[in-house]
Amino acid sequence: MYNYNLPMVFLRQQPLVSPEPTNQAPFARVKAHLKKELSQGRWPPGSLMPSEPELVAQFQVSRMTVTRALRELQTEGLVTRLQGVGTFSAHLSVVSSNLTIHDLQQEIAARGHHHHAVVHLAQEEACPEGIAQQFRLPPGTLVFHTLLVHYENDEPMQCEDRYVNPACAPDYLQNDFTQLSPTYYLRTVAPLWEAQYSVEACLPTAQEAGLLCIPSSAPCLVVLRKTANADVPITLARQVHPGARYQLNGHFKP
Amino acid sequence: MYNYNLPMVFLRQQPLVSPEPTNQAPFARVKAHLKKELSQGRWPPGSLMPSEPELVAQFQVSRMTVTRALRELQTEGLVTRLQGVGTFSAHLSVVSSNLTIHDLQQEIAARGHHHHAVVHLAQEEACPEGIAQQFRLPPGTLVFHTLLVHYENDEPMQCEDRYVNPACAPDYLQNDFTQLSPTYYLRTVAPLWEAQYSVEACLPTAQEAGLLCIPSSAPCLVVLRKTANADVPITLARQVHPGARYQLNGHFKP
DNA sequence: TATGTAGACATGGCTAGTCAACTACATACA
DNA sequence: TGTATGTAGTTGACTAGCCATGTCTACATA
Repeated sequence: MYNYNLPMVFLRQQPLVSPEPTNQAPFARVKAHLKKELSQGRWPPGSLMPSEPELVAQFQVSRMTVTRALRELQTEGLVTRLQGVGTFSAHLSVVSSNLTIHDLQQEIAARGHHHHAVVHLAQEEACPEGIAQQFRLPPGTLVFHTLLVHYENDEPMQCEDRYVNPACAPDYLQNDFTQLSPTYYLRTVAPLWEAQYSVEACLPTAQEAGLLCIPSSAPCLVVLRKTANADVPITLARQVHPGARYQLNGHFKP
Repeated sequence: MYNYNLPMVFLRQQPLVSPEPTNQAPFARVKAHLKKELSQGRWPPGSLMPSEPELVAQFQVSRMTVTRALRELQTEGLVTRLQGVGTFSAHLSVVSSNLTIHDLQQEIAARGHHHHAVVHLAQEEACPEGIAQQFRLPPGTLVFHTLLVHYENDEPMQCEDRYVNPACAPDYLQNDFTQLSPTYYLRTVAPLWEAQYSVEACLPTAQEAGLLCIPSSAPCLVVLRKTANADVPITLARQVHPGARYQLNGHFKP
């Protein structure tokens, strides 16, 4: 049989629904009430829910209060609102969940473990074809290239191969990556960005296997990440984790 | 060199920042303005931002309007607000991103491909120890157990091994899983739930390798998912995907 | 010097009412 | 019959003002 045990972080068996405090704010009361009824299956998906004036009468609060409760439910994806029509219980909506990817360094710190990194490469180099295309730069342009291995308590946990657009972070190579992670530094350069991810399982390259001290037949979790700020690509990273040591954990609550 | 090309879905090179419409709602104007300044690095992380009264004066709107803009920025994680103190630009802090896990069937449909499933097992059985613990049921209790393989255009894409708590979904085994995915059915039974995930790379079992038509040395992406509704565990699932054929894709925008 | 307090200032939340935009439906008209 | 038109109901957004609550500081007091 498989191991169906979820990682440690999942073991906290706290109640999944919070008990209703009696002295909540009115908007929270309305919201909690609707949420509860929704979870109990009243208003089947797509059906019409009470209108704002009805809720105003029912809860004896002002319309702004009801509006706030409904708007928050909307941003949480629980209801759909149509101007001129009404509020509808969300259509079982997107059968999708969010998985949170934490910064490795932060994750290690949260576990109370020690993190350090070894820099195997940190140089300026002519941009290979594939990278150039992603950066939308002419091939051969100079870009920054780093290759690090992150350790958790002296055990290699991630091999990070990263290209950085020098236009966005000219001082990139001046950092001491043994302490400060590239992700962290790049955030200070471009506080707001968008990222595109892809996660897959594959075998490590010979070099990666060597750096991570694993056989090259050991499956790895590979995260490919492309980050951009205001349409300007900042960085491309390939993060390889030994499958046996690393898991992505997530929690989803609609 | 590795393949840094992100999957097809990432290729749409649309502008990553939306142009500011001139006739936005006032609260949206305030919000957009603050967001822009935040992205340009004004107000370094953790520093004090303008107070509500200041923004009221600056934008000539009422306090409720400013409050809404700030509250939305707060829920987006861009600012931190402290009663009695002020509004602070968020502390770069949460270096984390959300990865969206879509329902496989939906994902296949979105690609315009054909989906079907083969049921290899659908029965009631005595609950093994590990599962009983997760369900918080006495070992030996009868639970539902299904084993399906999902196909995308006749290519096996996912091997899904699932246990279901019969108390939550007594009719579970009556479904025709060749068409309707278990995830989809379970949503109709329990509209609101919470899920805990873990994603890892590992080798398939001999049985899984056979079902997926891959060698048992081929790395797989394994998603372990535990779903609960109001503290009552509903289902435990182990979904195994051939690493070479399947990727999790995500997009993150702070 | 240490302590207590009042006031300034911040966010949290609410009310009552206004206007606008949109939809659906019944009604009147050609 | 088919097409306008009016109307009621709904959400979207805002204003002006109210009180509560939390934080910090300056100042008077012991």
